[in-house]
Amino acid sequence: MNNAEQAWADARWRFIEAGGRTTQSFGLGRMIGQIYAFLYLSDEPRCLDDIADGLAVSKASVSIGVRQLEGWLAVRKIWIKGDRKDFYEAETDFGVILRSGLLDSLAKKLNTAGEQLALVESSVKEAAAGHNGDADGDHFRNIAKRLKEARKFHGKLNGLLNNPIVKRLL
Amino acid sequence: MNNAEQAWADARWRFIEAGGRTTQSFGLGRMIGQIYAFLYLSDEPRCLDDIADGLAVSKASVSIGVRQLEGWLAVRKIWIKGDRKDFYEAETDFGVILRSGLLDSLAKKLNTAGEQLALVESSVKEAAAGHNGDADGDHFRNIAKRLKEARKFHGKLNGLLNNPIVKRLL
DNA sequence: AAGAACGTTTAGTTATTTTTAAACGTATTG
DNA sequence: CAATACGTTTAAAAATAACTAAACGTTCTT
Repeated sequence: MNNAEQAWADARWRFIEAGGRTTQSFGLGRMIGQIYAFLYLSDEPRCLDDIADGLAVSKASVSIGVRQLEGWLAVRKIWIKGDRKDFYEAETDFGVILRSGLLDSLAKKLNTAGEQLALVESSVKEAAAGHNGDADGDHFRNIAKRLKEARKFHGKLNGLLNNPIVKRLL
Repeated sequence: MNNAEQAWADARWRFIEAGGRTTQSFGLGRMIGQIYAFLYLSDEPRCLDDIADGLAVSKASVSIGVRQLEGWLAVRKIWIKGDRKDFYEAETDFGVILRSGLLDSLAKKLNTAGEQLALVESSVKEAAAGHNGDADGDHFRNIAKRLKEARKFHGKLNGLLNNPIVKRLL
Protein backbone atom coordinates (compact mmCIF):
# COMPACT_ATOMS: atom_id res chain seq x y z
CA MET A 1 0.00 0.00 0.00
CA ASN A 2 1.51 3.28 -1.06
CA ASN A 3 1.41 6.57 0.74
CA ALA A 4 -1.75 7.92 -0.82
CA GLU A 5 -3.64 4.70 -0.25
CA GLN A 6 -2.52 4.61 3.34
CA ALA A 7 -3.67 8.17 3.84
CA TRP A 8 -7.09 7.31 2.50
CA ALA A 9 -7.33 4.18 4.65
CA ASP A 10 -6.44 6.23 7.69
CA ALA A 11 -8.95 8.95 6.93
CA ARG A 12 -11.59 6.37 6.28
CA TRP A 13 -10.99 4.63 9.56
CA ARG A 14 -10.98 7.84 11.52
CA PHE A 15 -14.31 8.69 9.93
CA ILE A 16 -15.76 5.34 10.94
CA GLU A 17 -14.54 5.78 14.48
CA ALA A 18 -15.97 9.26 14.62
CA GLY A 19 -19.30 7.88 13.49
CA GLY A 20 -19.18 5.36 16.29
CA ARG A 21 -18.41 8.00 18.87
CA THR A 22 -21.22 10.18 17.62
CA THR A 23 -23.92 7.55 17.91
CA GLN A 24 -22.43 6.48 21.19
CA SER A 25 -22.83 9.98 22.56
CA PHE A 26 -26.49 9.84 21.67
CA GLY A 27 -26.92 6.63 23.57
CA LEU A 28 -27.30 4.52 20.44
CA GLY A 29 -24.17 2.42 20.83
CA ARG A 30 -20.97 2.45 18.84
CA MET A 31 -21.80 -0.21 16.28
CA ILE A 32 -24.66 1.75 14.80
CA GLY A 33 -22.49 4.65 13.79
CA GLN A 34 -19.61 2.50 12.64
CA ILE A 35 -21.76 0.32 10.45
CA TYR A 36 -23.49 3.29 8.93
CA ALA A 37 -20.22 5.10 8.29
CA PHE A 38 -18.77 1.99 6.71
CA LEU A 39 -21.68 1.65 4.33
CA TYR A 40 -21.72 5.35 3.68
CA LEU A 41 -18.16 5.19 2.40
CA SER A 42 -18.96 2.24 0.14
CA ASP A 43 -20.48 3.02 -3.20
CA GLU A 44 -21.68 -0.53 -3.58
CA PRO A 45 -23.82 -2.69 -1.28
CA ARG A 46 -22.05 -4.83 1.27
CA CYS A 47 -22.95 -8.11 2.92
CA LEU A 48 -22.77 -8.87 6.62
CA ASP A 49 -19.38 -10.52 6.35
CA ASP A 50 -17.93 -7.60 4.46
CA ILE A 51 -19.07 -5.25 7.17
CA ALA A 52 -17.90 -7.49 9.98
CA ASP A 53 -14.48 -7.87 8.36
CA GLY A 54 -14.24 -4.20 7.56
CA LEU A 55 -14.95 -3.19 11.12
CA ALA A 56 -13.16 -6.11 12.74
CA VAL A 57 -16.19 -7.14 14.77
CA SER A 58 -18.34 -10.23 14.91
CA LYS A 59 -21.06 -10.92 12.42
CA ALA A 60 -23.55 -11.14 15.27
CA SER A 61 -22.96 -7.52 16.22
CA VAL A 62 -23.42 -6.45 12.65
CA SER A 63 -26.59 -8.48 12.32
CA ILE A 64 -28.10 -6.71 15.29
CA GLY A 65 -26.84 -3.27 14.32
CA VAL A 66 -28.00 -3.53 10.77
CA ARG A 67 -31.49 -4.46 11.86
CA GLN A 68 -31.64 -1.40 14.05
CA LEU A 69 -30.44 0.82 11.23
CA GLU A 70 -32.97 -0.74 8.92
CA GLY A 71 -35.71 0.18 11.34
CA TRP A 72 -34.73 3.81 11.02
CA LEU A 73 -34.46 3.58 7.25
CA ALA A 74 -30.83 4.54 7.62
CA VAL A 75 -29.85 1.44 5.76
CA ARG A 76 -31.54 -0.51 2.99
CA LYS A 77 -31.47 -4.20 2.19
CA ILE A 78 -30.46 -4.90 -1.39
CA TRP A 79 -31.27 -8.02 -3.28
CA ILE A 80 -28.65 -9.15 -5.72
CA LYS A 81 -29.86 -11.94 -7.93
CA GLY A 82 -27.81 -15.08 -7.99
CA ASP A 83 -26.43 -14.31 -4.52
CA ARG A 84 -27.95 -15.63 -1.33
CA LYS A 85 -26.39 -13.01 0.86
CA ASP A 86 -28.21 -9.95 2.15
CA PHE A 87 -26.55 -6.80 0.98
CA TYR A 88 -26.95 -3.41 2.55
CA GLU A 89 -26.42 0.12 1.47
CA ALA A 90 -26.60 3.39 3.33
CA GLU A 91 -29.48 5.77 2.84
CA THR A 92 -27.68 8.92 1.78
CA ASP A 93 -30.64 11.24 2.18
CA PHE A 94 -30.33 12.33 5.79
CA GLY A 95 -33.70 13.99 5.61
CA VAL A 96 -35.32 10.58 5.24
CA ILE A 97 -33.40 9.19 8.18
CA LEU A 98 -34.20 12.13 10.37
CA ARG A 99 -37.86 12.32 9.53
CA SER A 100 -38.73 8.67 9.36
CA GLY A 101 -36.35 7.36 11.93
CA LEU A 102 -35.00 9.64 14.54
CA LEU A 103 -37.72 12.23 14.89
CA ASP A 104 -40.24 9.44 15.10
CA SER A 105 -38.53 7.86 18.06
CA LEU A 106 -38.10 11.29 19.58
CA ALA A 107 -41.82 11.89 19.23
CA LYS A 108 -42.54 8.56 20.87
CA LYS A 109 -40.35 9.36 23.84
CA LEU A 110 -41.93 12.75 24.12
CA ASN A 111 -45.27 11.07 24.16
CA THR A 112 -44.56 8.70 27.01
CA ALA A 113 -43.07 11.62 28.93
CA GLY A 114 -46.33 13.45 28.39
CA GLU A 115 -48.30 10.52 29.71
CA GLN A 116 -46.24 10.48 32.88
CA LEU A 117 -46.84 14.18 33.26
CA ALA A 118 -50.57 13.69 32.98
CA LEU A 119 -50.51 10.91 35.55
CA VAL A 120 -48.64 12.82 38.19
CA GLU A 121 -50.66 15.91 37.47
CA SER A 122 -53.96 14.22 38.16
CA SER A 123 -52.51 12.73 41.30
CA VAL A 124 -51.31 16.03 42.63
CA LYS A 125 -54.65 17.60 41.91
CA GLU A 126 -56.31 14.96 44.01
CA ALA A 127 -53.84 15.58 46.77
CA ALA A 128 -54.52 19.28 46.61
CA ALA A 129 -58.25 18.69 46.84
CA GLY A 130 -57.71 16.68 50.00
CA HIS A 131 -55.90 19.59 51.67
CA ASN A 132 -58.19 22.48 50.98
CA GLY A 133 -57.10 25.59 52.80
CA ASP A 134 -54.19 24.25 54.84
CA ALA A 135 -50.46 24.76 54.28
CA ASP A 136 -49.90 21.44 52.55
CA GLY A 137 -52.59 22.47 50.11
CA ASP A 138 -50.46 25.38 48.96
CA HIS A 139 -47.60 23.01 48.40
CA PHE A 140 -49.69 20.78 46.19
CA ARG A 141 -51.23 23.65 44.32
CA ASN A 142 -47.78 25.03 43.58
CA ILE A 143 -46.71 21.77 42.09
CA ALA A 144 -49.93 21.50 40.13
CA LYS A 145 -49.20 24.88 38.62
CA ARG A 146 -45.77 23.76 37.49
CA LEU A 147 -47.12 20.62 35.97
CA LYS A 148 -49.68 22.58 34.05
CA GLU A 149 -46.88 24.68 32.58
CA ALA A 150 -44.95 21.55 31.78
CA ARG A 151 -47.83 20.09 29.90
CA LYS A 152 -48.18 23.31 27.98
CA PHE A 153 -44.55 23.12 26.94
CA HIS A 154 -44.97 19.52 26.04
CA GLY A 155 -47.73 20.49 23.66
CA LYS A 156 -45.58 23.20 22.16
CA LEU A 157 -42.74 20.78 21.49
CA ASN A 158 -45.12 18.30 19.98
CA GLY A 159 -46.41 20.96 17.69
CA LEU A 160 -42.91 21.90 16.66
CA LEU A 161 -42.07 18.33 15.78
CA ASN A 162 -45.10 18.17 13.55
CA ASN A 163 -44.72 21.65 12.18
CA PRO A 164 -44.72 21.43 8.39
CA ILE A 165 -42.43 24.42 8.10
CA VAL A 166 -39.83 22.75 10.26
CA LYS A 167 -40.24 19.50 8.37
CA ARG A 168 -39.72 21.29 5.11
CA LEU A 169 -36.47 22.71 6.38
CA LEU A 170 -35.02 19.22 6.67
CA MET B 1 -49.57 7.50 56.04
CA ASN B 2 -53.18 7.44 54.92
CA ASN B 3 -54.55 6.34 51.58
CA ALA B 4 -54.39 9.66 49.80
CA GLU B 5 -50.88 10.34 51.00
CA GLN B 6 -49.75 6.94 49.86
CA ALA B 7 -51.29 7.52 46.46
CA TRP B 8 -49.37 10.74 46.10
CA ALA B 9 -46.12 9.17 47.26
CA ASP B 10 -46.58 6.43 44.70
CA ALA B 11 -47.36 8.81 41.87
CA ARG B 12 -44.42 10.92 42.82
CA TRP B 13 -42.03 8.01 42.78
CA ARG B 14 -43.32 6.73 39.49
CA PHE B 15 -42.75 10.17 38.05
CA ILE B 16 -39.20 10.22 39.32
CA GLU B 17 -38.52 6.83 37.85
CA ALA B 18 -40.02 7.87 34.54
CA GLY B 19 -37.72 10.87 34.54
CA GLY B 20 -34.77 8.58 35.06
CA ARG B 21 -35.82 6.32 32.24
CA THR B 22 -36.29 9.25 29.92
CA THR B 23 -32.83 10.70 30.43
CA GLN B 24 -31.42 7.19 30.31
CA SER B 25 -32.95 6.66 26.89
CA PHE B 26 -31.18 9.78 25.69
CA GLY B 27 -27.88 8.49 26.90
CA LEU B 28 -27.68 10.92 29.80
CA GLY B 29 -27.86 8.44 32.62
CA ARG B 30 -30.61 7.74 35.08
CA MET B 31 -29.51 10.03 37.89
CA ILE B 32 -29.90 13.14 35.82
CA GLY B 33 -33.58 12.61 35.23
CA GLN B 34 -34.30 11.41 38.71
CA ILE B 35 -32.61 14.35 40.36
CA TYR B 36 -34.36 16.77 38.08
CA ALA B 37 -37.74 15.16 38.63
CA PHE B 38 -37.18 15.19 42.37
CA LEU B 39 -36.41 18.88 42.39
CA TYR B 40 -39.20 19.58 39.96
CA LEU B 41 -41.70 18.15 42.42
CA SER B 42 -40.29 20.18 45.29
CA ASP B 43 -41.51 23.71 45.58
CA GLU B 44 -38.61 24.60 47.82
CA PRO B 45 -34.87 24.22 47.27
CA ARG B 46 -33.22 21.04 48.45
CA CYS B 47 -29.72 20.26 49.63
CA LEU B 48 -27.59 17.35 48.46
CA ASP B 49 -28.49 15.19 51.41
CA ASP B 50 -32.19 15.76 50.89
CA ILE B 51 -31.87 14.65 47.31
CA ALA B 52 -29.71 11.67 48.13
CA ASP B 53 -32.13 10.56 50.85
CA GLY B 54 -35.13 11.18 48.65
CA LEU B 55 -33.75 9.06 45.85
CA ALA B 56 -32.01 6.50 48.07
CA VAL B 57 -28.66 7.01 46.38
CA SER B 58 -25.26 8.20 47.53
CA LYS B 59 -24.41 11.84 47.96
CA ALA B 60 -21.54 11.38 45.54
CA SER B 61 -23.89 10.48 42.73
CA VAL B 62 -26.04 13.47 43.45
CA SER B 63 -23.05 15.78 43.59
CA ILE B 64 -21.98 14.69 40.13
CA GLY B 65 -25.46 14.71 38.68
CA VAL B 66 -26.32 18.10 40.04
CA ARG B 67 -23.20 19.59 38.52
CA GLN B 68 -24.18 18.23 35.15
CA LEU B 69 -27.67 19.63 35.46
CA GLU B 70 -26.26 22.97 36.54
CA GLY B 71 -24.18 23.06 33.38
CA TRP B 72 -27.34 22.82 31.34
CA LEU B 73 -29.10 25.42 33.47
CA ALA B 74 -31.64 22.76 34.31
CA VAL B 75 -30.97 23.31 37.98
CA ARG B 76 -29.97 26.39 39.91
CA LYS B 77 -27.89 26.71 43.05
CA ILE B 78 -29.66 28.64 45.78
CA TRP B 79 -27.94 30.40 48.58
CA ILE B 80 -29.82 30.42 51.85
CA LYS B 81 -28.25 32.69 54.39
CA GLY B 82 -27.32 31.15 57.68
CA ASP B 83 -26.98 27.75 56.08
CA ARG B 84 -23.72 26.38 54.71
CA LYS B 85 -25.38 23.82 52.52
CA ASP B 86 -25.84 24.28 48.81
CA PHE B 87 -29.48 24.18 47.86
CA TYR B 88 -30.81 23.46 44.44
CA GLU B 89 -34.03 24.11 42.65
CA ALA B 90 -35.27 23.03 39.26
CA GLU B 91 -35.47 25.45 36.38
CA THR B 92 -39.12 25.21 35.47
CA ASP B 93 -38.80 27.02 32.16
CA PHE B 94 -38.04 24.22 29.76
CA GLY B 95 -37.32 26.70 27.03
CA VAL B 96 -34.28 27.87 28.94
CA ILE B 97 -33.05 24.34 29.43
CA LEU B 98 -33.55 23.41 25.83
CA ARG B 99 -32.00 26.51 24.36
CA SER B 100 -29.11 27.03 26.72
CA GLY B 101 -28.38 23.47 27.59
CA LEU B 102 -29.45 20.73 25.30
CA LEU B 103 -29.48 22.43 21.92
CA ASP B 104 -26.07 23.83 22.71
CA SER B 105 -24.61 20.41 23.27
CA LEU B 106 -26.41 19.17 20.21
CA ALA B 107 -24.85 21.95 18.19
CA LYS B 108 -21.46 21.05 19.53
CA LYS B 109 -21.85 17.43 18.53
CA LEU B 110 -23.07 18.47 15.14
CA ASN B 111 -20.03 20.63 14.81
CA THR B 112 -17.49 17.92 15.53
CA ALA B 113 -19.37 15.67 13.13
CA GLY B 114 -19.02 18.37 10.51
CA GLU B 115 -15.30 18.55 11.11
CA GLN B 116 -14.96 14.84 10.56
CA LEU B 117 -16.93 15.16 7.36
CA ALA B 118 -14.60 17.85 6.12
CA LEU B 119 -11.54 15.78 6.95
CA VAL B 120 -12.65 12.68 5.13
CA GLU B 121 -13.93 14.76 2.26
CA SER B 122 -10.58 16.39 1.63
CA SER B 123 -8.91 13.02 1.90
CA VAL B 124 -11.18 11.42 -0.64
CA LYS B 125 -10.67 14.28 -3.01
CA GLU B 126 -6.95 13.73 -2.85
CA ALA B 127 -7.45 10.05 -3.48
CA ALA B 128 -9.64 10.82 -6.47
CA ALA B 129 -7.01 13.15 -7.88
CA GLY B 130 -4.44 10.36 -7.67
CA HIS B 131 -6.62 8.07 -9.77
CA ASN B 132 -7.58 10.27 -12.63
CA GLY B 133 -9.40 8.36 -15.31
CA ASP B 134 -9.24 4.84 -13.95
CA ALA B 135 -11.97 2.76 -12.32
CA ASP B 136 -10.88 3.46 -8.77
CA GLY B 137 -11.18 7.11 -9.60
CA ASP B 138 -14.89 6.71 -10.20
CA HIS B 139 -15.22 5.05 -6.85
CA PHE B 140 -13.57 7.94 -5.09
CA ARG B 141 -15.50 10.51 -7.04
CA ASN B 142 -18.76 8.82 -6.10
CA ILE B 143 -17.91 9.00 -2.46
CA ALA B 144 -16.81 12.58 -2.82
CA LYS B 145 -20.20 13.41 -4.24
CA ARG B 146 -21.94 11.86 -1.28
CA LEU B 147 -19.78 13.71 1.16
CA LYS B 148 -20.56 16.96 -0.53
CA GLU B 149 -24.25 16.27 -0.07
CA ALA B 150 -23.65 15.37 3.53
CA ARG B 151 -21.89 18.62 4.16
CA LYS B 152 -24.77 20.45 2.57
CA PHE B 153 -27.21 18.76 4.88
CA HIS B 154 -24.98 19.51 7.80
CA GLY B 155 -25.17 23.17 6.95
CA LYS B 156 -28.94 22.98 6.69
CA LEU B 157 -29.24 21.42 10.11
CA ASN B 158 -26.94 23.99 11.59
CA GLY B 159 -29.07 26.69 10.11
CA LEU B 160 -32.17 25.14 11.55
CA LEU B 161 -30.68 25.03 15.03
CA ASN B 162 -29.87 28.71 14.81
CA ASN B 163 -33.07 29.67 13.07
CA PRO B 164 -34.69 32.46 15.07
CA ILE B 165 -38.15 31.30 14.08
CA VAL B 166 -37.51 27.86 15.49
CA LYS B 167 -35.97 29.35 18.61
CA ARG B 168 -39.02 31.53 19.09
CA LEU B 169 -41.24 28.49 18.96
CA LEU B 170 -39.56 27.14 22.09
C1' DA C 1 -6.87 25.66 67.13
C1' DA C 2 -9.81 21.58 67.40
C1' DG C 3 -13.97 19.83 65.83
C1' DA C 4 -17.91 19.59 62.96
C1' DA C 5 -20.36 20.18 58.63
C1' DC C 6 -20.05 20.58 54.19
C1' DG C 7 -19.13 19.32 48.92
C1' DT C 8 -15.84 16.94 46.02
C1' DT C 9 -12.66 13.50 44.47
C1' DT C 10 -11.18 8.93 43.91
C1' DA C 11 -10.41 4.08 43.98
C1' DG C 12 -13.00 0.17 44.07
C1' DT C 13 -17.35 -2.26 43.32
C1' DT C 14 -21.48 -3.24 41.15
C1' DA C 15 -24.62 -3.11 37.45
C1' DT C 16 -25.51 -2.64 32.72
C1' DT C 17 -24.56 -2.86 28.10
C1' DT C 18 -22.02 -4.51 24.30
C1' DT C 19 -19.79 -8.03 21.95
C1' DT C 20 -18.65 -12.52 20.91
C1' DA C 21 -18.43 -17.61 19.89
C1' DA C 22 -21.06 -21.26 19.29
C1' DA C 23 -25.40 -23.45 18.46
C1' DC C 24 -29.29 -23.27 15.67
C1' DG C 25 -32.70 -23.05 11.84
C1' DT C 26 -33.49 -22.55 7.17
C1' DA C 27 -32.65 -22.39 2.45
C1' DT C 28 -29.63 -23.88 -1.27
C1' DT C 29 -26.59 -26.74 -3.68
C1' DG C 30 -24.41 -30.89 -5.38
C1' DC D 1 -30.28 -36.40 1.36
C1' DA D 2 -25.88 -34.81 2.99
C1' DA D 3 -23.19 -30.82 2.92
C1' DT D 4 -22.73 -25.97 2.64
C1' DA D 5 -23.79 -21.12 3.15
C1' DC D 6 -26.35 -18.08 5.12
C1' DG D 7 -28.65 -14.92 9.06
C1' DT D 8 -30.24 -15.14 13.76
C1' DT D 9 -30.42 -16.33 18.53
C1' DT D 10 -28.41 -17.10 22.92
C1' DA D 11 -25.49 -17.79 26.83
C1' DA D 12 -21.34 -16.23 28.40
C1' DA D 13 -17.46 -13.02 28.45
C1' DA D 14 -15.63 -8.57 28.05
C1' DA D 15 -15.96 -3.77 28.22
C1' DT D 16 -18.07 0.22 29.84
C1' DA D 17 -20.59 3.09 32.71
C1' DA D 18 -22.80 4.02 37.07
C1' DC D 19 -22.57 4.11 41.77
C1' DT D 20 -20.72 3.99 46.39
C1' DA D 21 -17.91 4.37 50.66
C1' DA D 22 -14.25 6.41 52.37
C1' DA D 23 -10.72 9.89 52.34
C1' DC D 24 -9.94 14.60 51.61
C1' DG D 25 -9.87 19.68 51.66
C1' DT D 26 -12.44 23.74 53.03
C1' DT D 27 -15.07 26.58 55.60
C1' DC D 28 -17.44 27.54 59.58
C1' DT D 29 -18.18 27.12 64.69
C1' DT D 30 -16.83 26.99 69.40
